[in-house]
Amino acid sequence: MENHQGAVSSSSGADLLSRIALNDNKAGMEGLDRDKINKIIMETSKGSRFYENELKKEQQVNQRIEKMMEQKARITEEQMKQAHAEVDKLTCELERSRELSRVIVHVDMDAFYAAVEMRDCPELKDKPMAVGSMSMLSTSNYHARRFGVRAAMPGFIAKKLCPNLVIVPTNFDKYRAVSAQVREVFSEYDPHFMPMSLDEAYLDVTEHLEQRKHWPETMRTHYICDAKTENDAERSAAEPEKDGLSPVLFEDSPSSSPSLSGPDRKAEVFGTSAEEAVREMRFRIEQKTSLTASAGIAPNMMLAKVCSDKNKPNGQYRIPPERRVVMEFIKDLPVRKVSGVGKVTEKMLAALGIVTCAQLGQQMALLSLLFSGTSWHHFLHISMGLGSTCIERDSERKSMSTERTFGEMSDADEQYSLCKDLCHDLAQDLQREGLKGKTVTLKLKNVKFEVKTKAFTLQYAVCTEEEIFGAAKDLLKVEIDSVSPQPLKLRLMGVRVSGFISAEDKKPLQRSIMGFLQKGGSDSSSFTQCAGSALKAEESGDGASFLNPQSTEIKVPSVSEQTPKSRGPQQQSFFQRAQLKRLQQQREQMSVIAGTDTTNNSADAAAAAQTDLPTTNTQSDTTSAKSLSNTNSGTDATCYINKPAALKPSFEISTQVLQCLTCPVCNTEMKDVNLTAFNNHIDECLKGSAVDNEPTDLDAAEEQEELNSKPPASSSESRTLKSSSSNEEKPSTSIAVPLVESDDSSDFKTPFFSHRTKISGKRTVSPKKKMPLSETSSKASHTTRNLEAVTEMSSESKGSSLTCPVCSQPQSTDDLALFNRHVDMCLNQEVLLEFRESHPPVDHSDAPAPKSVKGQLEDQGRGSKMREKSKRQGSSALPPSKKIKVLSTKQTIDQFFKCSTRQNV
DNA sequence: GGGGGAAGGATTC
DNA sequence: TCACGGAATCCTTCCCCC
Repeated sequence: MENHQGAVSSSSGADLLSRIALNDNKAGMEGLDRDKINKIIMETSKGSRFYENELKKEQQVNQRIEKMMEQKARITEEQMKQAHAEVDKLTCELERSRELSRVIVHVDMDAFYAAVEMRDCPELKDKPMAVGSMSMLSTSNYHARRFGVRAAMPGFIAKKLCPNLVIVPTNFDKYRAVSAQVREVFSEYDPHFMPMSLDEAYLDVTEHLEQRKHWPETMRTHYICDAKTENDAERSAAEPEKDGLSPVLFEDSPSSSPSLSGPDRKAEVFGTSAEEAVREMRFRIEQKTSLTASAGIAPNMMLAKVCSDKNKPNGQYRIPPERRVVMEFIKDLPVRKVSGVGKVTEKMLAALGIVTCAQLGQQMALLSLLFSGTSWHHFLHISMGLGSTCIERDSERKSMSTERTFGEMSDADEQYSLCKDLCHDLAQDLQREGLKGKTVTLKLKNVKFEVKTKAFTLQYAVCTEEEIFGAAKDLLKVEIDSVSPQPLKLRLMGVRVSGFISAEDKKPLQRSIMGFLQKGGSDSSSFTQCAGSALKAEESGDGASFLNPQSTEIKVPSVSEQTPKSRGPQQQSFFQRAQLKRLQQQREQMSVIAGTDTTNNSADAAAAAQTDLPTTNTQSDTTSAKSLSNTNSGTDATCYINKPAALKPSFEISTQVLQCLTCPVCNTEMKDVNLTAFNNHIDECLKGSAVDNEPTDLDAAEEQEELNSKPPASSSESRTLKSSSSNEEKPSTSIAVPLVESDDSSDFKTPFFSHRTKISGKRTVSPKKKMPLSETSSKASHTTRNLEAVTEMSSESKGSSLTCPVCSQPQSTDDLALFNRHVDMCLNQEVLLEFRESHPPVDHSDAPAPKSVKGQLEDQGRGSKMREKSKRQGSSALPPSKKIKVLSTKQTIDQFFKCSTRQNV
């Protein structure tokens, strides 16, 4: 689509109002009487709230510029010298890696919406027309542009500029249909083309051109008319003079080139060059849709985009893959022409005397001192004519939102009702794409056009209306309360969900509690396999209480619910890969027993792993919420045993195997134990009754020694324990229970709602559930002894470069697997110590009720300035002593990561 | 000083 | 006559916390 904002000519004489004045940086708008047009725009806008707000924003930009100039004045020669050196160095590096081998094409349909409407309604052809409404236009035809009417202009202003303007309402279904036709053509030149909107796309035609070289002429011959769209008969009748060519817009269409005249004008032969291929593409688009497109051909996306605008409408431009030509092209190019440089950046650069890309390059040292690294690196790329040469395919969506503008709305009930409607719409959209996100953002625009956004990050991903509304309504309430007793006067409300789990589970995350408790997770992946928090109380109805106050059940996120689309092996989440790996291992294990060959079964395993995953719908969420799953390789499960029914088939196999397991609490190894017994043992240990199994220092030493003597691979074997057992197994009472602090437990509706808990974001500690002092100290000393045992062993080390980030003791080994295992053990001890201190044997029915967003916000003293208060949420969620403990555990992991990086784990 | 969440801004179509 | 959108992404700034 077209660029809505743009440069305001300095000759407009309206510097202060550059935000409002006409942006004529657009095809078809050259040579207009800007002063006259701007006068009309100003007269129409002046005094409105919109105008006042724009004025305010303008002043803010001016202040930014002032600050920047002050900063510039303080720059010393020495700083400039250093900056020059840095810029030169980076310039050399970038120059060395300059890529000129790709042929990137940017195709942009000309005045797309307007062109479609004119095509379908030929009487509009000779009239100034625009698509949109009285409040906003999406685009305009070239007749209208002569009056200064353009996209992103309110219809009522456009009418002032051009009283005869015909405004046609948008019809997105139609545009989508046409867009699909255009994309069919694109796909023949690059099957992986990257659509940017309905009317534009990037293509990498490098491969196509290679193949094209060998194509016979017949494959490069295309015919006019007959193969056109079904509607052409009607359209041709309406426009006989065009003889089937583009009926509405432009004279110099690709199909009206001289080669088409004469007796052979029904056929067109295209050459093998990039220009010819793109001309052919445009020709075919026109034949198929009766619409014209413009295109840019260049070695990278940034240049291709600029080029497509060069000969608009209905033209194309190519920058050949030569550095000299690129630099020549860039030299006089206004920075504002480059995608990503908007009106604010343009103005700031202009204040520094920078208008063209060449000037940008000349001032790079200065820019590096005045702008952020990201910004000036971007500037440097622009000034060198560099851009992306790799068209990113299938990039994942990061957020989804819906918003609505309306007349002034002051009634709170109405506002809540609207909020609910928005949540409903958004939930439908999310569910349609199988997305769930953890952050809910409420966007509000008041009648003064001031925009506010309020966000809340939940502990788990949501997608239902009730869940989203549960958060959004509380955010709304905070805003309503903040202006009370005055009404909150709104003109826009929007709701957004972001932080989709699919994106998150790719990141290395900290371990969950269960991760800590699993003995043996000592390979490097054990520290990176934990993903997304899992705890969730079941949702309530209608958002009245955000989360079910009674529920303390735990939700384990499924893999498929996190991934909007199916993934190839490389795109699988850790969960999927781990599960697949385990499945394969188990199959191999079983095949050894059964004497079968499983070596060719990886595809089956993959399919099984995929199909066995829980599904994306809410139903399955409930299922998984009701079972305490351990199927995520201990990554997130908060109970050691049990699994959702959906996963049963994959893991049936492992339930038959008795295993050699080690208690994560007392470190006792239990041979040939079934999992029920093992779980019971752990429960006893946690309750402190399994004193018989309490390891002595000697035990710990033996354990350590054993570890040292074991090959690293063995560690993974012991971890298969978590994928076994059956549904009848009683969920263990203790570890699975989220620990929640509450000063007023009656007020809590969910325990999993704090901002800054650090262990998988779900662990806070209840000060009200403390052990009797004696017991606490006893348990503490127990744990301390264990820790000491580990530490003692560690401290014997000499000459190792590894130091445990938990106990700070140097380790005797350089084997990273063993080192990891030691850290795991230390972490286990630490978590257990904390757990025992804070958590006596738990009665589930007694668990503090979850708390609503509002409750938390209010509790944390949010009244006037929510932002400030929201930032204290983490600190208010825990008493200092507890919080430090939890955070320190996270810190050790962070330290470990740093350490791991250094050690190339 | 760095990580990370929240809020706001810039930019695009 | 009144009257300036919707969706998405990325970046910056602020601030808390370690």
